[in-house]
Formats: sequence, structure tokens, C-alpha cells
Amino acid sequence: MQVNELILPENNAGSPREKILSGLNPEQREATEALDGPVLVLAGAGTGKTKVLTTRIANILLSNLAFPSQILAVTFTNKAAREMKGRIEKLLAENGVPLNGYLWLGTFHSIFLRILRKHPEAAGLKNNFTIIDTDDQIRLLKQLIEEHNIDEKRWNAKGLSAIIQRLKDSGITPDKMSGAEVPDFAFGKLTVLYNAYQTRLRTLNSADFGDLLLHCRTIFLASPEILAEYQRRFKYILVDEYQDTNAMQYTLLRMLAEEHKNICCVGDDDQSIYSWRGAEIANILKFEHDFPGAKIIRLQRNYRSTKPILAAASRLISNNKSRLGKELWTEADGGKKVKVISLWDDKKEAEYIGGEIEAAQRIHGARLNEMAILVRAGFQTRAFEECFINMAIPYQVIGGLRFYERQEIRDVIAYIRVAMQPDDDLALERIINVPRRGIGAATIDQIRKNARENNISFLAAIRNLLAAGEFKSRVKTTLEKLAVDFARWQKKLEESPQDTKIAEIILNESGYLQMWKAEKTLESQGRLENLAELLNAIQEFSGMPEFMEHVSLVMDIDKAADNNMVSIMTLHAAKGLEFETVFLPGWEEGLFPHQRSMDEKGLSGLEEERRLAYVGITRAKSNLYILFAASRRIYNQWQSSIPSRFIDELPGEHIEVINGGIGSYSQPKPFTHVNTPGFSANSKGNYLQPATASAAEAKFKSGDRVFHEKFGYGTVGGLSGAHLTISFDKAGMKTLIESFVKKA
DNA sequence: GATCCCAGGGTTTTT
DNA sequence: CCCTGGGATC
Repeated sequence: MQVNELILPENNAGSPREKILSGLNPEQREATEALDGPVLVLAGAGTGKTKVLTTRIANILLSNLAFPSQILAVTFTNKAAREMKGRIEKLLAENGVPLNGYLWLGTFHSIFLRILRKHPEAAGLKNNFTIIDTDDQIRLLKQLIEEHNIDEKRWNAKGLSAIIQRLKDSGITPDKMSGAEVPDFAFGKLTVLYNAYQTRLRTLNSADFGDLLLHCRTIFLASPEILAEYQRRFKYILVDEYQDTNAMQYTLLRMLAEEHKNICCVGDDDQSIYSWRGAEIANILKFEHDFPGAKIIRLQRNYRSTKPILAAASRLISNNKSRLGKELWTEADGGKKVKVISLWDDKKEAEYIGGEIEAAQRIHGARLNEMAILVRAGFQTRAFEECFINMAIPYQVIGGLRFYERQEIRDVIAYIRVAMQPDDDLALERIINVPRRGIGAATIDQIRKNARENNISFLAAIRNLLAAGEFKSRVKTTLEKLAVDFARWQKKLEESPQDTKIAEIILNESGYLQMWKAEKTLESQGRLENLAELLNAIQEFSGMPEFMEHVSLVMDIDKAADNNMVSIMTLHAAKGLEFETVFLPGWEEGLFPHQRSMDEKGLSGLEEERRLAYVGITRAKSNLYILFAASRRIYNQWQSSIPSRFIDELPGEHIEVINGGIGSYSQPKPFTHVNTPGFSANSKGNYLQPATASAAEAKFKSGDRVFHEKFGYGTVGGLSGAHLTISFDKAGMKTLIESFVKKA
């Protein structure tokens, strides 16, 4: 049945369609209703970008213009995809219309993986190909660099990996290298290495992240009938965070939109902060050219921030030359001035922020999860962690090592990968000697040599060499066991892929679990917990293949949200979020704007830093603090610094300058405002909890074994108020707040 | 083959 | 300062 022939609902005021549209402002409404032809929505921060995207999809569905399966919506992160899906479902459910069918809603990578899984042979892959992560990629490249007799010190695998990723972002395959503008690697060896890498990946029946997209383009170019199938299918295409798309993604979007040309891209050129990852703002500029007659809609009415905050953001960003031009405005009047605070050093900076947080919470009843500290670089979080532990301010650092990036988790996944796909040499190499089996570099070289000579997999080479009686007694026994084990696990997986218990079986039979159990240290304990959590997570899936697909692409797990904690994260990680109160520390030349960014990219680097500042400012709803310190400890070396040029670019009439210590010869007193009964500063100027409550004594006693997320396991020595003195097995003596430790 | 020591290097990050 | 990785040593 042709969808267009479906009867359109009446557009009266009471219809579900009219109801969902009624909550929009005129520009949002235009962006939601302009369904025919290409549309570019330039949406400033806090102007209802996600609302437009979700309402637009709901509108398409409620107007019966397409089935869910004919709508393609791409995002950059799983989080964004999840949120969008949730909001669409809610929007429809509120109007009594359930989402009926499958939307192609996901990250670029998950969408194109789905397509690639349907036609792997067209890209030279077998149907059970695996996706390798950055870790594997670097190990593989390292091998190739060595094989080509290149000095790995001078030309390291990490650098090569970055170059290849950028090439793939630009859509450059090894055969398109001539003429392309390409950086040098090892005096002209880039093409050879890139070629060798792609060949190895095919042999391993693997694809890296970039390949998921690159291969799809290859397939589309080689098989017009496959491309046509998807072109016909996707009647409506929507793209989130369009300013972050790279050349490859843009190409694919263009190819897919060719038939219906109903493509709607939503983005903000002022929030483009990922050029170093291949994103091209130029895609926004190209849009009008490549999609003639494109409608351009600007969303400039901000619903998030106060006037002074928007004024600060606008003035700052107006210093950028390359912009499409957009200015945020709000109807809301009033609002507090933006505070700009000078401090003596990074420690005082942390203490000042801690004091403000403490006061806001106590005096105004502010919630901690409505406050965030956004830093330029990861090392800045440290000062805050140390300070907040002392001050008993609950915090969480967002980012850092993710669950699936932990060593033990990767090891287990490597085992499962080999069992599922015996060609996966990288995975086998990772765990061949984990736990220790007495298989060292010499044996591995021997196996690799045999594998290459016969053009077979590692596991096949092991079997080969075993049959030929090549190994000595001990190595022979362990390898024999390994070969038999993997054959057994593989068989199990083939016979009953839905049985998720196989993971636990592998963990036990391989001796992997035993390895960590035997090592009775603080971290082995933690690792065992992670492994238990992993086994738990696997049970949630309908089968091992489903789980593995999830692991490759969805490398994050949902954290328990809504904890009342202050968030500390990088500015990059904060994009898309909003908080009542935002602290932006470290506004100093060299740190922000970051020196390296300017050294490497010159003016465009500086402008990207400025956009990053813009992103930071526009995260704040009501209160914004910008701080800079006169000296900062970097790698334990004192460095004096001067205020960031960005501070000079703020509108004077909307800021309040506070001297938080610089210039006063005596010890500055940043804490006077929180010096209230029940709290007192100790000799170091740190806070002590009120001595009345003794949560610590109620829960712990001297001699108890405890666990702390950062310091690991330890023994309680003394108790005082809410403070515990703990002797940690590895980290030594620490005094901290009871709520940060739990019983071991 | 495993362990220890020292040099080097340390923006931002998703998939 | 702290982590990683490579080379030297046991």
C-alpha cells in the first residue's frame, strides 16, 4: 500500500497532530511542519533543538506520511538516540498513538552497521564479522609498523591510527591516496601501511569503526540497486548535531537523501567543537549548495538561560569571524550577573567553588545535581576531587574509563570473540597468555609466522603446529588445552547462541576468573565485581550475538541518574546538558584557550576554543561563575598564568568582577561567607563536618575493612564525626568522609 | 618468560 | 606527579 494514499487526519485544533504542534513557537513550528524538501535548522543553544526533531518525527507519523521504518534519524551518541526515542514515544503515547513499528533511529555507526550486516560480502567481509575497537586497532598497527621496519618510537601506532581514522572520516580509501592531501608518515609509507591495514582487517574478518561507514559507501557505489533500495525506503531523514558531521557521514546522507530529498539537519555552527575528530563546519555551508532550494530556519529564542548569561555568550562568540550569524535572545527579564573571579592558585579555585556550592546548598537549598564544574582538560578535576572529599561535598566525575574499557571486561570479551569468530587473531593474541600460560613472545612469533605463511588464522596455525609436533612439552600441553577449549566453546555458541550462560562457562573453564580470585588485592576484588556485573548484564540479552553487537557499539552503560551530586566534567562532555549553576574554572591563557590548539590550528584553533567557551557558558540556566588563577600546578610544577583573552571578551555591564585572593599579600579569606555555626575551618582552611552527627560511628568501628572507589581497600583506624581515618592497602593513610566508603 | 626499572610524556572523545 | 611502555636483567 502506498502511504500517500492513507487518509490524512483532520487538522482541527483537537487533533493529536495539532496538539503536539501547539506548544511550539513560530520558528520551531515552521521547522516541524516544513516536511517537504531539504531543511536546515540552525538552532542555538537552548532553543529547543531536540523538541523540533522529536515533534517533527511525531508530525510525520501522525500525518501518515510515512511508516516508522521509512524514517531515518541519526545522532552522534547512544545517549542522544536513547533520549530522542524516549521523547518520541512519550509524545505519541500522550496522544494515544503508540509508536507502531521500527524507526531507524540511532548513531551513524549503528545505522550503517545495520546496513553493512545485510550485505557484508559486498565489502569483502563474512557475515559474522567483528568490530574492532581502538585498542585492537593500535595493536594491529603496531605489528604492521614493525613488519615494515619502521622506527616505532618516531612513528608510533597511535599517530598512525589517528591519521587513518581521519582518512576514513574524509572518505579516502587506500586506492584514493594519490593526489589527496595527506600527512606524511614514515617518509611516504602511509599508503603502504594503510593498504596493509585494510588487508589485515579483511583477513581477520573485522571492521573498525570508520569502516562501518566507509564500507557502506563502497557498497552503495558498487551496487546501485542496493543504494536505490535504501533511497526509496528513507522518505524522511533527520540529522542531529549536524555541525559535527564529517565528510564521510555527509556523503552517505547525501546519497540516501537523493530520492526523496526530505532531509532535515539540525545543528549549531557556534557549537562545533569536534573538528579535531574530523567534523567539518563546512558541511553546514555546503548544505544550501548541495540541496538547492533548502529552507533555512533559525531558532534563536532561548528558553534556558538568563539575559546576562546569554549576553556573555553572544558577546564572546561575536569575536569569531567564521560564523553564519545568529543571536540568542530571551523574553525573561532580570537574572544575576555573571561572576568573574580571580584567585591565587588552583587549590584556592577549588576551595572557592566548594564554598559557593556549600553555601548555595545550605542557604538556598540548591540541589547538587543542578550544579556542574566544567573544565578544559582532565587533569583539572583532581584539585576538585581532593577539595570536595575534604569538604564532604558529594561529587561525580563524568567521563574517564568506561565500563567496557576496563581491562578485565575487554579480556572476557576477547575470549567470547574468539569463540564466536575464530579468525579474530587480535582477540586471541590479547588473551593467549591471560591467565599466564607460559606462552611468550617467541611462541607467539612462531604462531604468527605459520599463520602468515599459510594464510590462516592464529587458532588454525596453533592446530597446525600442534599436529606437526612443533611445540615442546609445557607449551604443547597448554596450547592443546586452549585449542580444545575454544573448539568446545565455539560449538556451544553455534548450537545455542541464545544461551547466555556460555560467558560464565568460558570465564570458569579458561581459568580467567580463578586468576583474579587468586590475586587477593584491592583491585582484583574490584575486577571480580566488574566481572560479576558483566555476567549480569549479559543475562539481559536474548543471546550472545546480541550482546556482542551491543558491546561493540554501545560502549556506555546507564549510570544511576538523579544522584544528588555535583558533576565534574570536561566542556566537551557537557555539550547538550544544562545546569542551574555552572562553574567554569581555569580561564587562563594556555589552558583555555589551550596552547596546543592554537599551535596546531592557529586562528581556527582559537575559534574552536572560543566555541568551546560558548558551549560552557550556555550550559548555565541561572548562575554562572568564571574563574582564573594566577598560578597553577601542572605536573607538580608551578606555572604562573595570565587571565584568558576570553575574559576580556565578556560584556562588562553583565559581569561582576570579584577579587578572590590575587593582590592581597596576606592569606586570602575565601570562606568568610560560609563561616557559620556548625562548620569550622581547620588549620588548612578545609571544612570539617559538624561534630554532632556521628554517621561514621554508627556504621563503622576501628578495625573494619572498607572499600573506597578511588583508594581501594583499607582498614579503619580512627573515627571523628563523619570522618574516618583509614589505612589503605595501596594508597596509604587518608582521612575522609564516611559516605565515601563502604564496608568491604 | 617474567619482573623490574627508568625514561618520556601527559587536550578535548564517540563509535 | 603518575602512568605507560620498552629494554635490561634475573
